[in-house]
Amino acid sequence: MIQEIQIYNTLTRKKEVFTPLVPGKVGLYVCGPTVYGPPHLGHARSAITFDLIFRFLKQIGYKVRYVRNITDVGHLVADADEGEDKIEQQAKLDELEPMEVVQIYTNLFHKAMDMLNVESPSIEPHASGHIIEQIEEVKKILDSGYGYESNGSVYFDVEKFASENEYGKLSGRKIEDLISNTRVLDGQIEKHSGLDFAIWKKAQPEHIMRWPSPWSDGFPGWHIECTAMSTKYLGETFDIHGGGMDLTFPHHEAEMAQAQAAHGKPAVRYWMHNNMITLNGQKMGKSLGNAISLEQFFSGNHPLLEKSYSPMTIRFFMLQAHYRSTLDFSNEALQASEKGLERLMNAVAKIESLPVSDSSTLNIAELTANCYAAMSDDMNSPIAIASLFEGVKFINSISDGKSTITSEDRDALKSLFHAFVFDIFGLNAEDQNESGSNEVLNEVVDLLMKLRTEAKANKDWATSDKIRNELAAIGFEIKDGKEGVSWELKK
RNA sequence: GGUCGGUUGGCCGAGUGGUUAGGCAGCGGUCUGCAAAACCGUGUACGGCGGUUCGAAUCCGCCACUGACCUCCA
Repeated sequence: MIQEIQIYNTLTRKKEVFTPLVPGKVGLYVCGPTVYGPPHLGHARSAITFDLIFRFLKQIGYKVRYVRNITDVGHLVADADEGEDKIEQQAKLDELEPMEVVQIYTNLFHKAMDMLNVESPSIEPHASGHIIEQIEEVKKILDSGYGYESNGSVYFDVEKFASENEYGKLSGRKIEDLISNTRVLDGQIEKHSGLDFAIWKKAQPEHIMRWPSPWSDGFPGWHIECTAMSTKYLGETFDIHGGGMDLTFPHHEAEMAQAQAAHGKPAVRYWMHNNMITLNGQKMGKSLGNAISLEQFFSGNHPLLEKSYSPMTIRFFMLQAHYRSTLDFSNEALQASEKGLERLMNAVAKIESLPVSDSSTLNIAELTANCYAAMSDDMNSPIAIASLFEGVKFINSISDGKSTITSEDRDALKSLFHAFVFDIFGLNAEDQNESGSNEVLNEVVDLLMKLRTEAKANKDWATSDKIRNELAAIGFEIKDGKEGVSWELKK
C-alpha cells in the first residue's frame, strides 16, 4: 500500500521523494506549543497540518511515531538573556505557580485539539520532564568543543561551528549577514558573540523555575529541548521535523547546529514548515496581539467575528489551503468553508442509500487515484478536496437520477470518501448543536411542525407561515423536503 | 537595511508553458401554496512594463505593492 510521496524539504527548497530511514516506518517530530497562553488559530494550523501528515502517512501504510513536545520552560521574555522565564512572568501576573500555568494552558490546548479532532501524537514530552536529557546534550556539545561556559551559563559557539560546518542553510542566511545584523544587547558580555545562544542558562536569584546542573542552578536554553527529546524518542537521526515557518530561524537553525555538534551528524532528513495564518494580511500571532483564540472562534465571542465557527469549519478551512501558503482569515472565507463542508458531509451521508445500476457514469478508480496523487504531492489537500467535490457532484447527480453507479463502484466510492473525509482529513459529523440533546425541546418543536403540517394541509397559510416565521426568528431553520419536514437550530 | 516569499475572477484558494481546479457568493433553473433549505446549470481571472517562445498567467528582466524572518512566536 505504501506509495511514493513527495514532500517539500525546507533545507533544499524543493520537493523530494520521501524515503524513510527505516522502510515502512516514519519518525516525525513537531514543535508544539509554549503553554503560557490560550491556544489560537495559529496553533491550530500547525497542529492540523501535521495531523494531516500523520494521518496520511498512516493511511498509506506507514507506522509512524509522532512526537510533539510541550514547551514549558526556558523561554526568555525580554530582549536580553537576563529576562525572566516567560512562564514565570505569566505566573506572577496570575499569581499562580508556574506549573499551574503550564497545566491550565496544556489542558486548554488539549481540549481545543480534541474539538478539532486532532489526534494525539504518539508521545507528547514536556521540556520540564527532560532536564536531565538536556543537560546531557549540553555536555556533549561542550565535549565536542562547540560550547563554552561563561559565568554559570553555557553558550553555543556559532561562529566556530559556522567555520567548520554549514550554518544558516535552513533559513537561507549567511553568517556574515547575521554578524552584521545582530543587535547588541545588554547582558551579552557573557557571550563571545551576539550570535551565540544559550544552551544552559544560570537562573537569577528570583527565578523560580530552576534545576541543578554541573554549571549552575538554572534552566535549559530554548533550542536544546527539541534536540534532547527528538534524540531520546526518535534517535540521533530521524525522518521529518516540522513546525511553523516562524521557527526556522533561529530555533530550527540552532537545533540543526546543536545536533550536528552533539552527535557529529545531521539529525533531520526532511524539514517541513507550515505557513502562517494572516489577519488583514498580517500574521496572526500572540506577540502582535491580534491572535483570536480557538475558544473565541468556537463561541463567536470576539469583535472581529460575525458568528461562531465550529471546530470542523476551522479544520476544513485550513485543509482547503495548502499548508505552505499563508491563509487569510475572514468571516466570508470561513462562512464559505462552513457551507462547503456541509455540502460535502451531506453527500457522504447519502452514498450508502444511492440506487445502483448496471453501469457507472464516473470512473471511481480514477477519482481515487487523483485524490491519492494530490496528497502524495506534498500533501496537497486542496486538490484532493477539489476531487472529492467532483465526487459530491456525482453523488447528487445519482440521487437526482441523472447519473448511475454500480454496486461495486458505490462501495468503492464509500471507501474513498470515508478514507479521505474521516480518516485522512479528520472531519467528523458535527453534533446537531445542543438541541440534539434536549429531548423536551425536540418534542416541542416537533409538535409545532406537526401543527404547521396540519395547517398546510388545510391550506391555512397564515398559520403555517406564522409558525415557520416565528421559529425562524428564534433561530430555527425549517426545511421542507420531499420526504417531510425537518428542522435545525442554527446558532 | 539584509534574506526569502507573495500579487489569480465579487471573496477564499489550487495550479501551470498550449487543455474546466475547487469552495462560497451572484445569476438562471428544479422543487414549493409562497418561501427557505436542498439539488442542477452557469463564470473565463491570473499586479504593471518589457523580453524569450509558434504560444506565458506560468520562464527571464525591471518596476509597483505587500508579507515573513532577522527578538519570543505555530
